[in-house]
Amino acid sequence: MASEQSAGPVAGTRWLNRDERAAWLANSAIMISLPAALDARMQREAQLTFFEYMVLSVLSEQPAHTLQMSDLAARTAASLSRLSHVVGRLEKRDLVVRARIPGSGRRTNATLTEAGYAAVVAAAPGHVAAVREYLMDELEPHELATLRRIGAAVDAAIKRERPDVGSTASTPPETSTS
Amino acid sequence: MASEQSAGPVAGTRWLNRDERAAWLANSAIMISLPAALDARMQREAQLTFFEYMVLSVLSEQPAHTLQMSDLAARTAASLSRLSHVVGRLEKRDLVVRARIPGSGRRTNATLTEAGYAAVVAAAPGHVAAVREYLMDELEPHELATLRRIGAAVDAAIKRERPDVGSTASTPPETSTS
DNA sequence: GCCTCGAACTTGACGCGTCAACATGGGTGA
DNA sequence: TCACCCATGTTGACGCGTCAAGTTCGAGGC
Repeated sequence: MASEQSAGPVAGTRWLNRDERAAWLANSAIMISLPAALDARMQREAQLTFFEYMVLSVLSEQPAHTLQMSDLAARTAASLSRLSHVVGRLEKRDLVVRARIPGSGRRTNATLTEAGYAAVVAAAPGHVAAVREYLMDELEPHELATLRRIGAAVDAAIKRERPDVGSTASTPPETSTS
Repeated sequence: MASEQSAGPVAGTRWLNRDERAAWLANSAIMISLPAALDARMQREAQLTFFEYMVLSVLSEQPAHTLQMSDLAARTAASLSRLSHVVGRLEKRDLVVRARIPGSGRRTNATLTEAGYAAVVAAAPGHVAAVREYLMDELEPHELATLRRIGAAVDAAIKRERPDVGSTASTPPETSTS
């Protein structure tokens, strides 16, 4: 029908050039398929959402396996509301408990239970394997470095415009090799 | 408390090394924050989900603005079920119409309406601007190329294991500059 | 000419995330 | 010490995605 031969739906709009377009298309594999694949796998192997795993995992790295709700939200790049819902569910499954911190406002701590810790421990190897399989094993060292750069840049670009929501690529809680 | 100093929740598990860990963390910016940011922006500026925009956009690139449901599903990396729901909603908003293809099984075509085309046209510049702002403008040319490679690799790795769901990084429908 | 099978959807129930409202406890100034 | 205001969560309604069943149609045996 139309006489469009542009790369985008709208002739006349400054669209992306060939390289950008290819990169964008490839990027959507990372944006869309990767999370979906990870989620499906966690669900199958550990009855956990990817996000639930993140929550448990972050807690497991904390001293006393405990973190205040808002900090936990920041570390998992989630809204407080979402976190509250999720932690509520995890609490029903006895993987986490919440407790008000007395004498300091409305602050609340979330703490991993024994069962919760056991769940992370059980789920971790599968998670790591998936990350390796889908991503790490495919990458050359220099690609790894570039990915890191790109992620940081994206994070910065987004935060530049919406300086509210939780950090994602800042302050790696811990680091160490093997 | 615990004597863990490993980079992961489980001491003893073969976790990711420092570089991999940093890259993974950065990658989650792309996996999590980027789609969220794009979604929020499309919603604000065009009352469309990112996925709805993708659907309309793919249709707008087709001859006669028409595509069979299953093809559309493949091109948007979605399940047929999801697509059916979404197209149903878009149909209620008169942005798309569906029509059975007579004499060929249960095949159905989805076609953009005038209003649907107008909606893509209106939304496209904002979308492109967002993609540029959050991603493209941050990247050096060689990073762009690497991103493309990584995306393709991830896509391949995922499909290797789940050879069912729709393609994401294959057959760019159209390409051209300017 | 039937019977069955598979392809191509559609539908409904259910779970999760978001958004807007609400709840509650600490400050801070007057 | 009272009146606000802000920080920190929680809750409910609603929309979207997923999963498991249905629904139709065409084709292939026999």
